[in-house]
This record gives sequence, structure tokens and C-alpha cells, in this order.
Amino acid sequence: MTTDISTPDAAAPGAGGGVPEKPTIDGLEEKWVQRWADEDTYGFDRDAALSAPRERIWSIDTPPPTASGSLHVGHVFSYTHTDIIARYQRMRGKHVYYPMGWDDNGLPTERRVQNYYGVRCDPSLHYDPSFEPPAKPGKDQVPISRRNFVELCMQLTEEDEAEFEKLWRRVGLSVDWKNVYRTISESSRATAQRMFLRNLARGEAYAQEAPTLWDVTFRTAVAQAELEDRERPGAYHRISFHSADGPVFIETTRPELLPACVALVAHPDDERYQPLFGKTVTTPVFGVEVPVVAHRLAEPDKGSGIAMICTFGDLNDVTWWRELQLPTRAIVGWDGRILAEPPADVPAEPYAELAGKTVFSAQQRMVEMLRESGDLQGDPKPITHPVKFFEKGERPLEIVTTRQWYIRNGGRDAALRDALVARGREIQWVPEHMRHRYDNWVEGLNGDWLISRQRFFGVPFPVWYRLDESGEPVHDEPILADEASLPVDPSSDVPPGFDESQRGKPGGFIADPDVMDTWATSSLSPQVASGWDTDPELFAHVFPMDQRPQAHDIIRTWLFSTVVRAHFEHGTVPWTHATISGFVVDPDRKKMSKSKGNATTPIDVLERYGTDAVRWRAAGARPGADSPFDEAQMKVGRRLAMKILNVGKFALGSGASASHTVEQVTEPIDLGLLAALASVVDEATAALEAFNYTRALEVAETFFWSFCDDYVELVKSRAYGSGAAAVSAQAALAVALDVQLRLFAPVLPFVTEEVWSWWQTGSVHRAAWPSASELPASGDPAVVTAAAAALAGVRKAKSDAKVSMRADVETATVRAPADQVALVEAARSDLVDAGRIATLTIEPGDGELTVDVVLAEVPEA
RNA sequence: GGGCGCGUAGCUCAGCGGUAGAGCUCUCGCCUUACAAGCGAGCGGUCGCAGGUUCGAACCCUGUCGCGCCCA
Repeated sequence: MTTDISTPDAAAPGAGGGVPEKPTIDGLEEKWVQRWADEDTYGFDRDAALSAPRERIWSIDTPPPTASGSLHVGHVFSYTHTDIIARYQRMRGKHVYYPMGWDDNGLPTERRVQNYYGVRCDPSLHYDPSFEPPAKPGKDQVPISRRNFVELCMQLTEEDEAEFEKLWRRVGLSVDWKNVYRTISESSRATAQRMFLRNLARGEAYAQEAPTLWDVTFRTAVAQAELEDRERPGAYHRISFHSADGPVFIETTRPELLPACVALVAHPDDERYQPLFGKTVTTPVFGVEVPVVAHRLAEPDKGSGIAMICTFGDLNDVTWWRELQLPTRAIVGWDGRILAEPPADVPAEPYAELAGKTVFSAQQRMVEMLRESGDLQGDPKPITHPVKFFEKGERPLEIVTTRQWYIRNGGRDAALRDALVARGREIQWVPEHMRHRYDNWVEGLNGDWLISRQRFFGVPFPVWYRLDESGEPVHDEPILADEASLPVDPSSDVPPGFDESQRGKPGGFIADPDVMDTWATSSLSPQVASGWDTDPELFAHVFPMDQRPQAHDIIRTWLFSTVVRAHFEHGTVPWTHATISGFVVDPDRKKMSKSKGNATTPIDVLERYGTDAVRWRAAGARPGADSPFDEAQMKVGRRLAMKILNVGKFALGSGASASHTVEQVTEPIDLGLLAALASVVDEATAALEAFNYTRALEVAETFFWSFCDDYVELVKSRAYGSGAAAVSAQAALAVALDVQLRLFAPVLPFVTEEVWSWWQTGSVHRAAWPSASELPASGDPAVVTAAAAALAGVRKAKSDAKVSMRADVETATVRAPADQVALVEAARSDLVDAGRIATLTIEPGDGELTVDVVLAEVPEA
């Protein structure tokens, strides 16, 4: 067993405990996570920040993870990227405002609570303050009010959040853990409701009865941003409509929508159908008379070139219906079944055959009916075609007409769209090309942002409706909650001027039943995190925030919606920089995700290689670039972390100490080393200013390895000696170690802090980022490179002779380019010691530097 | 189909107009008082393909093929 023993001789003035006998990276996480928490190393000093100019603050809009979900190494990578920037900015002397949030809204939490407690939300129920969930979930789910349901969500997510926090601390995130928000908290809900009311007051939000994409499984509306196309098999059914001039054939993949048909449409330039425009035809089986209309969106080369317009089969139908002002014949209900009652003008008799059926069986029956009537020509022709799905759904979306809340987003307003594109240009994108994702999305929007969701768990709309004498809601005059009363739950709370007994009664009121889309609340993360609603003084200092880190797949959702909200409320961008991280992909280059089953659990990797090693690997993924998960790379990070421990031990063991100063560095090779380090500092600083942590690490690391392998080997024996030359080496080692620990600190917080603690006071993470001005500029870095080249020549000779590097050299002859002779000469005695050379000759020669080596005779053993 | 990005050593990636680079892997060595979970040395590439611009192209331009992400 090895124990950490202080070695008093190595302990420098101000040391924090000296150098352990056998340094190890194992266990550093536990030790420093605890210490950082105890000492509040990453706390945000609110008072100091509020009295500092804005540019001395760096505020970060950290993505709130879904606490009921799970994390994989992809999350660890991207959060590490942000943390590297946060640590760098902190070392630059900024007040880093780096809160963490938990996103508890949404379906995953809802489902988890239902299963965990055996309950279900019934918004028609009243709040029961004494409700206790069943000890064990029973067979039947217990119906409870929304407020009770939300309370359970808050309980359960609290446990999940604690687990997440533990993991994030182990990852070393320098978050201020006293500053955590939850999207389900009272203040978050109040913020979302207040913002909604203001959007409404300014006309930026509105309600409309409109055709809406609808998921029949979840029974909720879905926004454009949540759609995805999936290739699905289907079949073209060739169906005849009837006219005075004979049959008109259309081809459709959805014959079951025939009773919903309101017109036929062809392209205005299509000569085949021009004679029919303005006339009417009748639908087969139902005999409903419908007009033949012209519209540019009809595709002449698709099917027969003429299509039926139904209310509603797809988004084209919606466009036609709206632009051509066609009637509505809705037949699909919210449950995805054919409505019981036929629409106006559709005869009850054949319709009854379809009523109540699912869309799938309705199609089968409809096809039979068309066959019987002789209106189906030939067999259906199988095809594959894209069908719209809710990204989390499993059944094709239907389009139903419902009343929904919308927020304007430029999809129906060119001026607003241009303004939002302009906001995008105010943001500095990292990497720059991610800007295109934003522009393409904003320019391609074709409707406003639908924010109503027919769910229970989420932020309810702070709205009620008066019921008229017949008990019908008066939608045109919503009763809005008073801002002072927020947050409200209209299903439990009573609107001003009413009492609970009037709920649902004619002349009384009802609550708006819906909740806000998850993006409608998470789009306010900068406001919630910065205290818009809770700490206006702070908000004024940290907003617009400096940095929004996120992945590129949610630029269209989270990033865009956040820009929309800040644009409306504050007339600014929400942040000045958007740092977009890539994905961690599996060896087949597929995006890692839990649903694909290819995700790697982070805790395992963190334990096997150490946090610093995993962070090192994360830092190797450039901003925005996808990165394959490869454990072999983690070993390299682990090796670097251990090397830092060991070289720290060596430097301090050789006499380097915190009391050494750059003035004590006098030898040419020592000055040369520090001059080279000054360039490294400049380069790393420039890279980090551009958010290029990968480049910053690379230059520091390249220098570090040559520092260990060449410089340290060269000066080792001199440093162990005494006199001015020894002091020069010790001072150079001390300064170089000090600077390099700070260079590595943002990426490798644990090992740098450990070595720092051996001989320095305070935390390296609160130390100043190094500056070239700390280092002497008088040295010539070429002394180090020339001496290293000569040493490499000696090593090669020993390696070729397959002898130990400790083998003695009788003579070594360095032939160097004329201008390098003096450089090697300047390091002569270090070279003699490091190479164990008896006689060293340095002379000018042709071409590159070479070394001829004659090894000493090895005495018989 | 559109947008964006990427194709450089077996792998992961730098380089982005002036004679091909790093790390890992692999091979051969070495117990060397900071480090054997280490150290030293070495092998390894017509820079996806085809044209063009240039005294000179991995790098700029055009086309093309392949991969990925987002959108339709």
C-alpha cells in the first residue's frame, strides 16, 4: 500500500501539502469535487459582478437536460466544451455566470410519473391538497387533478436531478451549483405565462381555429418544428369521378378520404384538364358534387395530373382549401377514427359504412365499396412515399381542425421573417457555417408557431373563457390572468370576478384546457436563468447572455424559438455567441442516441479512464464537428494526465518552488524554453478567444511533450546541482510548470489542481490565465530545438545499438549547420550530461544536423 | 430534390498556395533514482476521382463519386 506522504524538502513556501511519494490520478475526482464545493470555487459573486462593467461578465445559457432522461458520452463531450470556455473566461478574470437548469417538461416526465406512481392526470378534477400517491402503483391508474399531477412530477424529477448533478460534478463542470433552475418551478411557470400574456397583448400571440397537424396516439397538436418525413408504403388507387362528359380519373393514396373531398385540382397550364375548370363533377359512391379548380401546386406529372382535395389529407390540401376558399368536410376525429356523423352534403347511407372505423379499416371498406360500384380502375399500385410523423410518434399524422394558440415567427409575415434573419446575423456562430441552418429554417417557414399542446404536464395557458347562457365558451373574449397572480393553473384557480361554483356552468367559466409546447417554455431559458422575473438587477447585467451552447440538430427549435422570444420582449438577441457542438457518433458514424441503442454510458468511461482523460478526448472534438467514440483515445488522455503529475513531482523534487522568479533564469537554453512557451501562450490564448479549445490544447500539448522529453532530460542533472546554473534550471522548471498547469487547467481540471496544490496557494482555476508578458522574451527557442536535435542523434545511436539510454558515450561529434553551432554550443554541458558523453565535438557541417557517436566499451559483467 | 459539412498514413485528426505532419496502432529496442498505466528509435501516404488556374495545388476553381447531418 502506498500512502500520500509529504516530503518536507520538496514542499515550497506556501505549499498545500507537498508532493506525494507516488502520485496517482485515481481518486482525484472525489477529492476535488468535494473541495471545490466546500470552498465554493465556482461560485458567482453577484455583488462583485453587479458593480463590474458588462464586459467583465461571461454568462452562459446552459442547455437544461431532461432530468428524467439519461445521459450518454455525447452529453459529457458537449458540456465539457462549454466548461472549457467557462474556465478559460474565469481565468481571464471574468465573473462567470454559469447556472444549470433542469428541463422537466414534456412527455418523458409525464409517462414516468404515470408509471411510477400509478396515476393519471384528469384536468377536470379539482386539486386535492391532502392527496398521497398510492404506495404501490395499482392495476388501475388513479385519476388526479393537474395540480396534484404536477406536484408529483416535481417530487420525482427532484430525485432525478440529484443524480444528474452528481454526474455533472464528477465531469468537473464548473457550474455554480447554488444557482440552479427548473423549468417546472413556480418562477419558471410564472415567467412563461407572463411572457405569453405580453406576447398576447402585443399581438405576437393569437388563437385560431385552424387545420392542425395532429398525432392521434398522443392526441395532441404538433408544430412544424416537430415533424419528420418517413418513407412509408402506400398505393395509388385509380378512381373515377363522374361528369357529363364521362369519367375523370384521379389517383390517390387515401381513398378513405373520399367523403371529405371538396374539389378536384389540376395545374392551370395542364391542357388535359383546362376544359373542366369551372365545371363540377360528382364523387363516386357518395354522389357529392364538387368543383374542378386550378392551382399551381397541382403536379401534372404526378398520378393522372388531377387530384382530389380533401379536408384534410395533407398540407397541400390545407393550402388549397385556404387559398381557394373551399368548404370543410372533416371526417377524421381526434382519436384517428372516422367521425360518427357525416359532414354536410354527404349522404348518411354509404357514410355509415365508414363511421367509427380507424383510418386503416375505413380504407379497406372504401376500396371494397369502390370496387362494387365499379369506380376503382385496376388494382392499387404500390408505392413508397414520404409521410409526415410527429418525431416522437408512431402513427402518421392526421390533420384536424382545432382551436390553438400560435406565436408569430415570420412564417406568415415577410417583415418579421427578415427581422429574425437579421437577428441571426447579430449572433456570432461557432462554427460560422452553422448560421446556414438558421437562415434556411427561418426562410423556409410556412406558418406561425403552434404552441398549444393537449397535454397535462407543462405550463398551462393563463386563460379562461366565459360560458354563455347555453354553456358555450366565448372564445373571442378570453379572460386573462392578472400578471400579479402568476403562476396560475386555470383548471384549479378561478378567474377574477368568478367563484369556483361557476366552473363549467352556463354563465360561468371554463379553463383553457391546454399547456404550452415544451419549446414555448424552454425558449425562455435565458430569461429564466438570468432572473428576468425574479432578479431584475441581475438580469440587467447578464442579459443578453454571452454564450448559448447547444447541438446542431435543435437550431430550428430551441435556438430559433429563443431568438423569437427575445426579439419580441427585449428587441435584442438573447445571446451574442452560439457555440454549436457536434455529435459523438458510433464506429459506423451514426449519431449516438439512446433510442438507437448505441449510446455509451458515461459513468463507466469516467471511472475507467478518469475524468481528465475523457475531457481530454472531448476537447479533441472541434466545435461543431462530429466525433467518433473511441476508447483507445481515452488512454492517451490518461497518459497526459499522469505525465503532468509525474513531471510536476520531478520539477518540485528537483528544487523548483513557488519562490523562484523569472529573473533567476539565466542560462540560454532555459531562456529559450521560456521564450518558446511565450509563443505557445499567445497561440493558445488566440485559439480560445476564437472558441477553438482543440487548437489551444494541441499547442499546449505539443510543447508539453517536448518539454518533458527533451528539455527536462537536458537540464535534469544541472537542476539537481547547485549554483547559479542550477538555480536557473530550477527557476525555469518552476515557471514552465506554473504556466503549463494554467494552460491545461480548463481541459484537465483535476490533475492540474492536484499538482497546483502541492506548491501553490488557492485554486489554479481561480488563477490568472497565463500571459506571454510573464515570461522573459530575451531567449532564443532555437537553442532548445538544436540541443534536442543533438540529443535525439545520440539517442538514435543508442537505440540502433540496442543499448540502454544510460550507456556511456566515448565521443560524440555534432555536425550542425553553421548558424546552429553556437546554439548547440550554448547547451554543451547539458548535452554532455544528458547523453553521458565523455568527449563532445561540435562543428559546422553540410546539410541537417547529424551526430556521430562512438559508444564506450561495456565492461564485462 | 435542396442546404451545410466531411473525404490526407491501418485508426483519429492537423495542415488550407511554396520540398507531406501529429497522436494512436504496428515493428525493433531500453528496468533510465519524475513516470514500465513508462522511455527511445523506426516502418507507414501518387492528400476520394477527373479536369482547370498557377512558375508551383492536399490547399484556389469546375465537375464527379462516397459519407454524414438538417430540410423537403
